[in-house]
Amino acid sequence: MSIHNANFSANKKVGILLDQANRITKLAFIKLFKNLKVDITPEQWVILDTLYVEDGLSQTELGEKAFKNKPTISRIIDNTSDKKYTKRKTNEGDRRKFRIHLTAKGRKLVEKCIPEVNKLRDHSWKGLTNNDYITFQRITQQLFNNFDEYK
Amino acid sequence: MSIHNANFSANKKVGILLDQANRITKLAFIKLFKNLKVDITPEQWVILDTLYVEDGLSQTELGEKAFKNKPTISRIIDNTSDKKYTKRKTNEGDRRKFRIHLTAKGRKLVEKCIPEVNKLRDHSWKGLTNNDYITFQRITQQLFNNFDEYK
DNA sequence: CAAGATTAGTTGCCAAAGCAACTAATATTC
DNA sequence: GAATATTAGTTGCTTTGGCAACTAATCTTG
Repeated sequence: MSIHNANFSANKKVGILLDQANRITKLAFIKLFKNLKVDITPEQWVILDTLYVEDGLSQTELGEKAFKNKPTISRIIDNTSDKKYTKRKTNEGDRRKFRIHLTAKGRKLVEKCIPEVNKLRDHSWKGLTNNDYITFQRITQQLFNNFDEYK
Repeated sequence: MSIHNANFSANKKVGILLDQANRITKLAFIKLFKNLKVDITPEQWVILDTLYVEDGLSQTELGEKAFKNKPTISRIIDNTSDKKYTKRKTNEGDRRKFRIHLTAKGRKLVEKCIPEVNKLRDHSWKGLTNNDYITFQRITQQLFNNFDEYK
């Protein structure tokens, strides 16, 4: 097998491609929110959008949906709650848990952002096809499976 | 066009897929270095590997190759230099610049890691094809182009 | 029911990476 | 050649997200 063969492992710098694509994507969202004069980060957006779809989740449930660990969720909820977009409500029955709720202010913010986020998502896929997206989903899912098994 | 059609922008959550795949990939590398008893992060690995291929780059050049901004490079070089894997050498002629060099210790570390990193890269692509990789490269490159134009 | 295990969430410490403001050195330009 | 602009790198402040250690509440089990 030649060094120029695509099977040569050094050619598959998956992590680097992922990291760089992730960073430029995140930058685009940072700029979008800045232009919209909305004081949230892309990570906070994911959480607010998740709550918009399903309100009252616990922090653990939010973490599972967004694939974020407990300390990270805890701090994101701290930040969005400081800004009055979310509110921790004590959970009846199991007092270890909180129910995290979008406030009216938070719901308004999500509704303001959704069309612009969708535009940016459309823009991100320019020059690519629906088939490419299906492949992309399959690849990222397979990476998940491969690395999960590696633990 | 139906809401269930794949053209519907809400279906293309590129950023979320990227972010999650990136995070699990980074975790796998963190664990790899831990198992190898090597005290570096994935980001530090990228820089050390870049220097292994081409030694004596400036911080700005390193930033361009690794798509990292100046403060980030500055701090990564701080950290790898504290650990004696790299060394800043003053540049003749233009005294604003440094030339960043791998030390013997740094070179040894890279050589220890390369085969294991290659194994992990191979593993990451299990269940995927060379063709998938070409598609993956094309998609990440297109995301770069799309977001670059969006600035 | 008491002891021990598990679960939910928090806190501390660290590295990476965003932005902005800064210093010092070098280039440009009038 | 002096004033101005640009370039290389640093520092401060912030958020995210690793890990580990912690509290408090709830479950399990002898």
